Order: sequence, then structure tokens, then C-alpha cells
Amino acid sequence: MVELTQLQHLAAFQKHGTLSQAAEALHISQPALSRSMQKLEEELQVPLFERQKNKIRLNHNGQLAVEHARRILESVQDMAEQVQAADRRSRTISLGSCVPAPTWAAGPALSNLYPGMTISSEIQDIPKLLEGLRSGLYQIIVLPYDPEDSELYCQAANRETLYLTLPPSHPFAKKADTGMYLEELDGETVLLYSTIGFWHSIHVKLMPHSRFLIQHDRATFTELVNTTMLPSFMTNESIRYFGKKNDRVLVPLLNPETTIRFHYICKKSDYPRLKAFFEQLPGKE
Amino acid sequence: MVELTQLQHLAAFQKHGTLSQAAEALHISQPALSRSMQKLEEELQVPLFERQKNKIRLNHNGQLAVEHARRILESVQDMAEQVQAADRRSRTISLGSCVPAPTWAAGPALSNLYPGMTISSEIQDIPKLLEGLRSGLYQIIVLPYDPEDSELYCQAANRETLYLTLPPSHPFAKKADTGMYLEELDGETVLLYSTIGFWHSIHVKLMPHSRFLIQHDRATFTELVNTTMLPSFMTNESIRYFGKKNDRVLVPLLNPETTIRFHYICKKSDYPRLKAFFEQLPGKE
DNA sequence: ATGCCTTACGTTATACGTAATTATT
DNA sequence: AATAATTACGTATAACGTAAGGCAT
Repeated sequence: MVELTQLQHLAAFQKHGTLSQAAEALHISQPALSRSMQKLEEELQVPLFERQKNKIRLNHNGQLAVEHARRILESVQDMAEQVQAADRRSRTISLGSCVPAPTWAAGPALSNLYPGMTISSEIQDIPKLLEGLRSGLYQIIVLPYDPEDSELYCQAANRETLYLTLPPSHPFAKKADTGMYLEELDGETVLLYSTIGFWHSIHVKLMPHSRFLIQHDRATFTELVNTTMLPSFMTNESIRYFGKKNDRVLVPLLNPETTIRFHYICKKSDYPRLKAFFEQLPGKE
Repeated sequence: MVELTQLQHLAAFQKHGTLSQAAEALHISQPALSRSMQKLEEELQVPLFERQKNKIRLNHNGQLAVEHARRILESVQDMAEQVQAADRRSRTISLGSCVPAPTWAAGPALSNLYPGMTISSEIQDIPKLLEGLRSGLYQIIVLPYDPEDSELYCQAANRETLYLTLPPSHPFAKKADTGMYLEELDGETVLLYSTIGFWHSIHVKLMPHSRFLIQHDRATFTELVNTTMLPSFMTNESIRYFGKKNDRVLVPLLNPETTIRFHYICKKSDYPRLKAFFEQLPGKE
């Protein structure tokens, strides 16, 4: 039986030109390589080399054999990579969401329900979420609506509502009881945390003339919220997970876009193994 | 390093369903196969099986791996076959001729000039000879003309001339001195030996109404020539190699088509190694 | 009881490295 | 002298088979 080590040896010889150099590269002795090639010739029942007393080189058969050997070694490499990738996919649950909140709860929940699984989650825009679910990049995605696809399972869950947060001295703070429309804030400079996904598009849509001071570091963001007069935003969910700043006033927003209902979605074929996760999701209200 | 035996083992397991049956088919012990698969998993760093206490079956990774393994094993098989075929080609000289005569001389000549080489020769029609020369099926072909191809080397050699052979009592026997045209024989039933290649098309062309009694067995053919009144044919070359029947009259033929000049042709790239053969060919006259 | 898989253990076979040999530059 | 390939030989590793153990049908 021809073995892959022999094909590697052959390829190495072709690459280095002499047995001694190839042997050194392969970290084996020169005689070992010499014998390996003799055995390969024996097994293929074909001479692969032209031999002189202290010279050896590939003949036509050998050159042809090297080409095949390279292709074969590559396809073995491919096999390893693909099988490993498949395995990695099979032992990770990847959740993609249009907004951050679902990841806060889902991470711990998935870890508990599927011990040993690697859980990953990320914020992504909606088209990429749908594409990623289809391609296997995500097993679960969270959208603000039901995509109504017969291949997909969709479960509506809890809602998230956006609030404006202000220092008590801010002119709009008096609207805390009545609520206000985001458009009233258009043109103001506001503080935003960077990875808020879908919320960002709401802000841009309803406050097209505002300047957004986007903070990538949460500590810096919190510091600025505490020490400046700048308006910022929180949601019922962010308050639940990170608490409310006591020295800030929460102003409800009256635009319907500022409330979204989370729709958790997976492939129908994947639902059986994810059933436990879907069943513990918060209900419709 | 993953080895091909392991891939074979994996494929065998998939084919037979259990380790024991696969091991039996592979002519190894069951524990050996068990270990072989464990090692494969180790090397791919991926579980390939779902194991229960006394049951084992491929998981998703394993099924994917089997598909790859099958392809790889096939390509190794391909490699062996192709390299062996290349080797065989490199150690055979195959001569194709449009008529039999060149093969009578060329066989022995090539054997002498290229000891150790396998010599094969066959009669074939002209389009297939040209195609075969191009594809490597033939290294030398013999045509009745120069194909005038810049890729090919062509050397004109000796001529072969067709004669009518008759029993002395045959009406046409008196034409032995003057010669005759083949057309005069048209309509007569004549004896032909089967593998005469290009000559056959000459007969068909010039004697479209004749019936040809084609003999595939040379002994039968000779017997019929000796015991019947039927006209038949010989050439200067067939007489040289097989002798002339004493009790037959040779009538020269006056059609120009009944003499052809052999053109020995090879690829220019092949000429160097075939030089010795071409140099010993009979000259232009 | 039978079939199937795994682990343990002793053995064998195969592949290795070192050393020696021969040849070439 | 230095480089390169092969052959010879003793060794070590790795793969094997047998035997034993556990589990399921």
C-alpha cells in the first residue's frame, strides 16, 4: 500500500532536488529517505528515478507521480480542515442579534442548557443575520420581526423599549412624566454606545440632524454619562442588566419604533436540539 | 500524520457498518481496527464516531470524513494507474502501418535496436494512424504519403508493388508479360487475406463489382490459393517474406495505385531516440 | 448466550539511524 | 576533500494479534 508519508517524501525530494537536502528538511536520515523512495517505486511497480552512482533524479514517471502526490496531499489537508470545521460548528452555538440585549440573557442561558458547547454571540445587521443563519454561521438569530420563512422557526418573545436619559437639569427633563418624541431631540448632540446594532438605525432615522458621540469603551461611555449634560439612551433591558443611573431622569419615548419585540429564529431542522432554549425564553408579555 | 490505510479502514467501516465485519473484510483483527480508528480521530483532532458501550457509528464528522476518504483513495488509485500507464508507454514502441509489409521488417529491426523495449505493431486505417501518433498510441506510423506536418518527422523509404497471382490455366495468365489493369478483373471473385489494410481500399476502388472472399486465417488462405482457380494477390514484399508460390503466375498491374511508397513518420520530439531505426530503413530505391 | 467494542499485554515486523562503501566533483 | 547515494546491520518504535473484560440484545 502506498502511504502518504511516501508521497510527502516524494514531494520533498522534488522540492529540494537531492535526497540529502530533502531528508534534512523532513528531519529523517538520508538512507531512510532513499529506502522510502525505493519502496514507493516497488509499490507502484514503476521506476520513478534515474539513478547514477551518486546522483538521483526524477524520470518522466516520477515527475508525473509528483504532480499526483501534490494533489493528493492537498486533498488530505482539505479533508482535515473541513472535518475540523464541521466539528467546530457542531459544538458551538452561535447567536446573532440585531440589538445587544438578547445576548445578555442568551449567553448564560445557552451555557446552562448546553454544557460543553461553545457559545458565541454577536451583534450584526439584519441582512447578514438572515444570510448567516442560512449558511450555518449562526444557529439562532434575533430580529425585530418575523421573517415568515417556511424553513425557519420563529418565536416572538419579550419587548425592549428605549428611554432617553438626561441629567435632572436638562430642559427636556420635565418631560419625564409625559414622554416625548425623538424628533424633538433632532439636532442635539447625544452620547451613544457603539455596539447597539439596530437601535442605531432608529436614531439615525428619527434624528437625522443630530451628532452622535459614539463611544467604543463602556467605561468611558459611563463616565461621560455621569459627568456631562449630554442626553443619552437606555432601555428597560439595559436597566435590568446594568442598573439605572440614580442621578439621571428617564424620559419615555412616544415613537412606536422605540419599542421592538424580539423574535428568536432558528432553522426548523435545528429546532429539536434548541427546543430547551426556546422554551425558557420570556413570553409575549 | 494521517495515513491511507486509516482512510481505507474508515471507508471499510462505513461499508460494513460494524468494526468486526469491517475488520474481517480487511483481514485484520477487530482490536486493530478499533485502534486504527481511535488514532485517526486523534490525528484529525475530531471525534468521528458516536460510541456506546458495545456500539459504534459514524457521527456527522465521520460521514463527512468518509466522503473525503473515498475521493482520496480513488485519486491514489488514479495516480498508480496513470503512472503505470506512462511507464508502459515509455517502454514500448508501437508501430502502426496502413499495410502489413512494414511490420514484417520493423518488428525484428526495432527489437534489435531497442533491446528490452516491448515492440508492438498493428495495421490501422490512415486517420486513426495520424490520430494515434498524436495521442501517443503509436510512436511510429507508416503511410503511403507524406502528411507534411511541421510537428512530424517523415522519411520516405521503399516501395511495395501489388501483383495479381493466377493459376497458369487462368485466362488472364497470358498477361504475365504485358501486365494488365485491375479494372479488367472487375466483377471476378477474388481471394483476399484479411489484414491488408490500405490495399483493401485499392481493391474496392478499382474493382467495385468484384466479390472478395476474405480469409482471416492465413493457413486457410494459402490452402485456397493452392487448390482453387481463384485469382489472388501478392506484392514484392510479401514474396520476399513469405516466398512465391511456384505453381502461380504473377501478373504485373499497370495502375499507378498498385505501387505505394512507404513513409515512416514519428513526432519530431521523438526522433532522437528513434534515429537508429530510421537510419536503417531501406532507401528511396 | 451471542455479538460487539475496548483495554491490556506480549510479540513481531517495519522503519529508523549509524556506520561503512562507492562514486563524483 | 567534500558531497551524495546505496547497502548493511543493529535497534527501537509502532502496529499487530491474542486474551480478557464489559455491555447490550
